[in-house]
Amino acid sequence: MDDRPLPPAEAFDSRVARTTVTSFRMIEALEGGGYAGVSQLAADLSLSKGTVHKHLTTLRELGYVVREDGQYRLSLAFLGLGTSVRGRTELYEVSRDHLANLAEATEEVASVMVPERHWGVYLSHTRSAGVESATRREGERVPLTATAGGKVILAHLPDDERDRILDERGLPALTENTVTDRDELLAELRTARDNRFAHDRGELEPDRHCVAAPITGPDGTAVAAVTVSGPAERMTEKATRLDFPSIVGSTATAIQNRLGRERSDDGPADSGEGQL
Amino acid sequence: MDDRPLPPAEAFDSRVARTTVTSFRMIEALEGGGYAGVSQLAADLSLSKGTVHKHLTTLRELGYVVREDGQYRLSLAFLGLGTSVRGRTELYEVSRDHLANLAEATEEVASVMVPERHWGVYLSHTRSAGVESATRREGERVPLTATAGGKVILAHLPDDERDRILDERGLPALTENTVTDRDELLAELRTARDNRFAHDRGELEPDRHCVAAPITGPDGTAVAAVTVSGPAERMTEKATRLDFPSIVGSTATAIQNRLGRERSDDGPADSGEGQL
DNA sequence: GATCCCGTTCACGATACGTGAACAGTTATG
DNA sequence: CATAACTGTTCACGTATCGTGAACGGGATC
Repeated sequence: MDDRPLPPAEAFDSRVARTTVTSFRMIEALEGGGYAGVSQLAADLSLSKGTVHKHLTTLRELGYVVREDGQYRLSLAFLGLGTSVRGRTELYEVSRDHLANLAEATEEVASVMVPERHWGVYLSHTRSAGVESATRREGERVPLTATAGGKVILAHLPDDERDRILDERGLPALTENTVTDRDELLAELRTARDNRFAHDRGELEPDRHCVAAPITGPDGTAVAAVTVSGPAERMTEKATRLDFPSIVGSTATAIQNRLGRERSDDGPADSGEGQL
Repeated sequence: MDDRPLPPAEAFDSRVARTTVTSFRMIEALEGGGYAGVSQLAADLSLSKGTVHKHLTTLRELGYVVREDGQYRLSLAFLGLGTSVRGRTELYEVSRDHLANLAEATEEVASVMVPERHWGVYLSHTRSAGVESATRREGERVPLTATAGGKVILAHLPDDERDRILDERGLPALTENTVTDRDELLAELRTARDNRFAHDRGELEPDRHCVAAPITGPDGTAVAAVTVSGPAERMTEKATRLDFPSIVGSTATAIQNRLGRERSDDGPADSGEGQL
């Protein structure tokens, strides 16, 4: 057959390895669907069955995909990669105990969010006993503009970098409460910067509130955010009872101080803070 | 996903997508080293700088690699993929509270291990407050033969499948305590099967002991293992004080019973195995 | 200022990627 | 029970593209 070579060249330019892009399209399709067969994936991705088969065979041989009951799914090797990446950050280890204490003190879910690729990514969640799980998974990314943690991070970033992020990601409306007006957000960021504290009232998910304080580096820019989140009514009730800015803020600064100290392992004794 | 450095692409037959293999070789090199530059990766992997650059650019565009201070590292997107995979298993959600209780009761680290690709993979860890972290990460894989969880899983597998696993993975010696004699292991597996319980006394890591009980499916074969692990001396002391087989076993059966109950949707139940 | 090493780009040739069709199992459907 | 309608798998082929090595330009570091 003499059909033209019209394969829909993806929106990627020629600097990228297309085969790798195809593999990750399958990986992400499997992530979304949980599991799938060759034919279904081929249909979903508009690829030939032969291609899908070859890629899945490759990923299976590499250990990133497994077959189960005739269906393919991603393997836990990705969890291994993910926790390995997370383990490289000293922030994770340092924050663990502080986060547990914060969760217990507030009887909610305490989290650490870090900025990455202009998104907010949850580095870890810790929930108090008896509390329902966090609604977002560890490693999941959310818009910085729609969360307390993201706002407190944006507030402590240099203006030009903050603007670049807003330009690139915009202010997507995730709920009817999400702030979508740029000036309104900028005003909120100013007070967040002054108070080292920010709110989120159902802006990421309806009926879920969140409070956050920043962890900043030696140069004063945001490195991460410590957050506490929970159902709207429980959180508003607690806001009158607990001093969130103080509780969350002290946790954040405690982590921040330990971050500074654990550089150069066999350390000089407690020498205040370190630069860099 | 092989043990040491990934075998060269020539080791794979023509059924696989070589470009994808190359990309994952870089991903795994970055996992091992934390971060690296183009030249270093090119040298480590015996590839041209141009090739490395192209792959890293691709992975960066896809969001799986980030540049930081002129170096490349894996992004937290892998953590997102990993927790997504884990979240698909009902075992994870169901076991969370039980695991927390077990950790508190024993004041050690409680874990769930599942078999995947003939390895034991930690699905989750929960540590009691004040206890040092688990020595293995979530998502990390270990030989089934060298851990209490692995042994209790092997013990509750059909004989032929167990033999295939032993044939493929062998009995690698990780410490001087690791069981490397097949007959000795088989004898241990028989008692583990009878008692629904197994030990590990410094066989994965020196000075670290572990106990485990199996979670079995409707057909009686192992789906996962519940384990408690800690430093050798603390564990031996507790073994005289606590009834580990009873405590760990009751946690395992409690999870097992809840697993049976929440079956409603179609699709493959989490049998947790990928053959090959 | 010269040298080193870095990341990036580029043209080109050989590889192997993607396709569509054919094949073989397994499960529906009559 | 046959047959149809699915699967997943393999294969030959043409061409897109992958990997290479060399050249380019920018920072560090002597």
